[in-house]
Amino acid sequence: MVPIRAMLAEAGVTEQQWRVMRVLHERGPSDPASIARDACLLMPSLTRILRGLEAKGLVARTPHESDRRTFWVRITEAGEALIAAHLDESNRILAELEDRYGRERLDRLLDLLEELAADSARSGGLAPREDV
Amino acid sequence: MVPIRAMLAEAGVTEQQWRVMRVLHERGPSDPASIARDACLLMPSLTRILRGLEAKGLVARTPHESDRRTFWVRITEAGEALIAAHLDESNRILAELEDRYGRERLDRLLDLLEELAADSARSGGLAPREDV
DNA sequence: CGGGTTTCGTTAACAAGTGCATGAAATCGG
DNA sequence: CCGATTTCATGCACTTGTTAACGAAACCCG
Repeated sequence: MVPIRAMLAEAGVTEQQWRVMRVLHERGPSDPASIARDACLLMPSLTRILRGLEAKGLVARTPHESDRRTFWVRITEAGEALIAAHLDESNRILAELEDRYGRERLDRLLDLLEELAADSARSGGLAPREDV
Repeated sequence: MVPIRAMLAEAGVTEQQWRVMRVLHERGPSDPASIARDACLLMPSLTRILRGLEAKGLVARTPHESDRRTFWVRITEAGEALIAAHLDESNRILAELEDRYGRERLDRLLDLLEELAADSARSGGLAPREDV
């Protein structure tokens, strides 16, 4: 995913940080354990990644109402801005890829990958490493 | 690729080292630059990975006949043994995956991925990160 | 209630890779 | 022969995966 990685580098975010941002964008405010599950990260990694994102002001944590062991992680406005900006960029790259590789095949491929990912998650087997 | 990673850990090889081993297995004796290209690694990474593999006695270097800047990297007998052993293991894991996910879909998926990889290589776009 | 157990996030420490800049040797071309 | 180029190696900063241990909070049950 070279081009995507380059884009992220420019934005000052690592791949995993971006992964977490996307998960948060999809899920809305979440607790760390859920994020780790969805982003296929171990908690120690997530801790570090969240620390980084927080330092950049892209996410913020708000205390959980009833459970003081955990908390909510949510995207800040700056974070949403970054998402908006780079989802565009990401789509541009995807379009280019589509151009070269063919829309129809790409769709089939992504469908299959999604099925595989779903299936693997169910049985706890594979873990996705990278996505567009 | 959790199960594969576990298998490799048991064999005392990292993912990237295994990647290099596979490339060598396919290509036969090669020079570092070609390996780096095929394994999608930068030379600095490859240098270190080769150092590791050499230390484990899985690969060996033989001097190039005419160009003393470079050399040939080849798999040792121990290396081939490891490949043989874990290609079996790998196939077992693959079979399991096939079981869960369905032979036919898996074939389609791998076909598409191969096309995509070929296409990307041609235009220098994407780089594969991991494979079964 | 109260003590053991479980859950949850954090920290520390180590191994491994990445990317970049740089270095050093060998080769090539004029 | 000399400078440019090629090819691999190194050092450094940074990120991540992994494991183990920890501390706090919540839960459960006698």
